Amino acid sequence: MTQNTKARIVDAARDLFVESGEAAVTMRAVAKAAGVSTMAAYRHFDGRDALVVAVMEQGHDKFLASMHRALSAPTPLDRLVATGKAYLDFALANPRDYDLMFLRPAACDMTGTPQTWRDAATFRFVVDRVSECIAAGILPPGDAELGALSLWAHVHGMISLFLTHKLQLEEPVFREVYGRVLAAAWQIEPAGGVSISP
Amino acid sequence: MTQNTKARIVDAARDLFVESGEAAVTMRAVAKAAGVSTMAAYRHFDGRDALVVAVMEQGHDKFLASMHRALSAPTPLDRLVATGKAYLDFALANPRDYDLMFLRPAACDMTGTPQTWRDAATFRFVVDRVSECIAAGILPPGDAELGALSLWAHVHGMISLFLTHKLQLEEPVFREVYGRVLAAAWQIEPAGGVSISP
DNA sequence: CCCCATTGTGTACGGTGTACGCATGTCGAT
DNA sequence: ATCGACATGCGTACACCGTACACAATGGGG
Repeated sequence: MTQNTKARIVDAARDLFVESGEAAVTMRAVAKAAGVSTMAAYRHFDGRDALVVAVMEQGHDKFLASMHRALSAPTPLDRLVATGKAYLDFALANPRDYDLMFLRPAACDMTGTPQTWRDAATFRFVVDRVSECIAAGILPPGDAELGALSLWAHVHGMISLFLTHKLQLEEPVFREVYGRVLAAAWQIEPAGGVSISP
Repeated sequence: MTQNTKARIVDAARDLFVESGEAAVTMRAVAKAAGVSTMAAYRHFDGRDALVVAVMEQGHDKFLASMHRALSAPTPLDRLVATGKAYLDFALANPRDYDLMFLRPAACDMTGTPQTWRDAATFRFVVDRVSECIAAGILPPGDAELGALSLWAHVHGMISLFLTHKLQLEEPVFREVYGRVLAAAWQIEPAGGVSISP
């Protein structure tokens, strides 16, 4: 049952990470939490960094799944707004994962991986939402990739400022600000039709 | 000459940080580079974290100085664009400092400090640029603080995606994308009047 | 049954942050 | 000039970290 042990190790790592931060993810602590010897972890992962990357990839999977729920909304605009809300909800519900996936520079070099931004499933998802809205005349015509990048940067910027405590806002206040900024940026009917609250 | 020793220590820390990354900033290495014993550093800083915070604060000073150069532009719009360019230039010229100042969540708790985002000199600076442009009719009327936050988030988002290698773009290409996104977002005459190139 | 690849382990080494106690100035009061 | 208080610097020691290495258990194919 090698898979089982490997999964237990990465789960233990994730638990430690989520509840105590990256510094708490030491090979010794993870191994002890997983109920194996310290060096057993090295049998499955190429060192601490590789273990952290495994946690990160698990986070990306959960993230993409969260985003996909936005597809159930009925109209292109609803889906775009739902995507923005899903992004926010994921980040606020899993701040440590978000940090690991999007804030760290060194966590993963991802050079050569198919994780190129433009090709990443998450980015394609946003491009599709934007294309949909352009096709429906909700967003002005233009390069959907550039538009998606702009959106993503905007959303990511706000969330990363909030998560790094630069904004010093309470979460409900931040949700409201986030909604107002996006409504204005997307030229969408403000408060009325677009709600970003949980 | 206590100040001298303290300054030598923080300078050594910054040098190590800039050229070799945060992991290279160890108390022993810093002390050796500064020509003092390891424990001498503890006489001046409350531990490694405090030393890193000192490096960060030094970075903020340089950052604000860079932004202020945008004031020499003649019109409100020029000053706003110059601010965006100064922000970009600083981040690209000092990626490690930018990382430390804006990407790390834990580097500094800054709870209770006057470093509240809304009060920070850097944020006030952007609010002033936006207010100027609203007053001049270049930007539509609205809450200047919210507009400044939106702008900052947008700019910060793009830069942080680039610096964390999520975009996989070469720097010149990124500069061009950055310029196009901002021109579109600010509803500013595109390519022609607004150049973001170095 | 035996062989051997896979999986798990115990030990050990160098590096890290930093607590503790001591040595060395420096400087004002006597 | 002497003394004491204080600021500054230093050496040692400890617990913890990542991880290289050699070894033990295990379990399935010849």
